[in-house]
Amino acid sequence: MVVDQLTEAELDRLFQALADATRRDIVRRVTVGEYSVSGLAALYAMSFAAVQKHVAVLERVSLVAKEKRGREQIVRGNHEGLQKARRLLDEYEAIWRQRAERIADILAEG
Amino acid sequence: MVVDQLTEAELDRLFQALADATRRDIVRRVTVGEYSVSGLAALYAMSFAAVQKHVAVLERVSLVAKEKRGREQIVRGNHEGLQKARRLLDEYEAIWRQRAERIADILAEG
DNA sequence: CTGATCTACAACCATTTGGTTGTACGATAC
DNA sequence: GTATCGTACAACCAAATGGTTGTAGATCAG
Repeated sequence: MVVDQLTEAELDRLFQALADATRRDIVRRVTVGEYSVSGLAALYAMSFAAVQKHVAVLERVSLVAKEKRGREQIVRGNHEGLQKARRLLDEYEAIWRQRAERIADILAEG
Repeated sequence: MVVDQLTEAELDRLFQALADATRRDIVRRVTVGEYSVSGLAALYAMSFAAVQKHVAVLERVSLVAKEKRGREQIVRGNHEGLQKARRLLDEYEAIWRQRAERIADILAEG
């Protein structure tokens, strides 16, 4: 059963989302605590709109989720995106291990 | 002892490097086998110069290393960059686990 | 109802990115 | 020695990115 099929384009967006220090900081913070979008915006030396865009980028790749509460939008960490990213790096790591085994085999033969 | 201090700018470049399907494909291939730059270029529907730039991006963040052999440059996988990326995601994962524990504690109290 | 707050989004701008072609140069083959 | 191959790099271009300001719709406070 294919649980979730990650397209290359989705992976592009996922790693792109992680490739910004402000966005990585947002991910950390909203995993630990709860912040509204404007609560987050207050933390950074940029406009509200800029932060709002960063949140939208993170939301699109499921690194973050928003939940409406009154007139605020509460931003929380979403494990899904992180798991997807880890899955790719784990796969690369597995390729490395296979390579190491292969080399060990060759040495054992010789 | 600080083994390696990763600046935010370095992390930006590292994840940026991973945010391109062609570059991810190059990383996989050169981890398994050996390719010259032009050997890689033959695999993709783009110019030699484009592929060469991709390799340069990967080399800059230590996802790949080049070694001169005659007139060719052999491109190989470099574990270093991958480890750095994994380290960040591992850290995020740790934050998630702490969060889970904290929630469990609160439930235990109540 | 009115005013303030929180969010969303459009329009705009500068810089970066991912591609191109063209040029140059060292290493190899003949 | 000369032609070819593999690489590097500059210059250029279109599109995407990360920021801005401004406008507008909901929701809450008084």
